[in-house]
Amino acid sequence: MFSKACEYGIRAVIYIVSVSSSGKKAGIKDICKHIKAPEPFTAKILQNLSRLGIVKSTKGPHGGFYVEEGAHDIRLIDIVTAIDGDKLFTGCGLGVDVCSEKKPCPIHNEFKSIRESLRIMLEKTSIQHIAKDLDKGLVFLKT
Amino acid sequence: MFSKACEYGIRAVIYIVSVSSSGKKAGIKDICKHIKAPEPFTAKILQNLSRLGIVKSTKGPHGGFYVEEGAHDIRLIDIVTAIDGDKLFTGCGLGVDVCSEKKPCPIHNEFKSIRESLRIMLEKTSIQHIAKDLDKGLVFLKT
DNA sequence: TGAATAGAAGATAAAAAAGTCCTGTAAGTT
DNA sequence: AACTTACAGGACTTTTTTATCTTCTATTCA
Repeated sequence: MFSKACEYGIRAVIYIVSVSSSGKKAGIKDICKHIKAPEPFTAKILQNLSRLGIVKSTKGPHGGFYVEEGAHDIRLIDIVTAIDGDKLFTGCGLGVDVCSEKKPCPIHNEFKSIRESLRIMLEKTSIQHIAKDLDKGLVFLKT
Repeated sequence: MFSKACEYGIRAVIYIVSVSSSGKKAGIKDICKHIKAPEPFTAKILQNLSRLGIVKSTKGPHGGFYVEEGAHDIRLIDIVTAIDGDKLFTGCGLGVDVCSEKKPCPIHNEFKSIRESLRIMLEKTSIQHIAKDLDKGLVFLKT
């Protein structure tokens, strides 16, 4: 469904938000240990998200990645579109290049409803909310 | 969502079923022209589907791919699982390796419902039915 | 100011997916 | 039987994705 990069990105941001809630920053090593992801690859992904302003970062001792207290909620869809783009919500399910309402591919309508519910789910899901569940031990990012 | 191989595979089988309904066979060249797909690559995919018995094939003049008249319906899910496997329905949305009901990943339940509707849709959709829509000009496989 | 820390950036490498090519083999045609 | 057609199968190439390595720059703290 999502690319590896996107999976790592989502997991990393969840962890960063969780750490940020106690006013701390998360270093790349620490992040990758907690989400079980390859370090240099995840660093690249976070550099990207940092450049886009989805997370913040500072260098130097006690530096790392963080989100500002009181910043507006990060939605799952923000991360997904930042990393994987919007082809999951806009592209044709069968890869037919002219697929549209007027010239639908054979599964156009069936797919549309599923993609729509996916999009709505990703728009509704807040990373801040997930991070709270993580802190409560209700959900898990690794073994 | 699906791999390119899967997209070509689905489109090819739809076309094959459509041609088969008039008792004819579809050659690989003819198929690829009608579904706008790369020929050798699509040939590989159909070899696979042929080996699995999802479509039939014969060599020689007037040979090609076909499905037998009166054969049971080919469901979309048969093709998808044959080519892409079942990771789309079983794997964790965030790639968390221990994701389960007891140790759910942060979007486990949200994802489950979407994957479930996807699975149901793919199970309900019959290629024979789609092929009829194609014949009627209701849906399209290329420009 | 200088040493240590930690992210940024660019080049590079490995693996997987997508796509091609060539030779073989089966089936129909004459 | 010889010839032609068209799928089968294996080797190979290209592209994309995933992952790593090295150097550079900014920040903190003594």
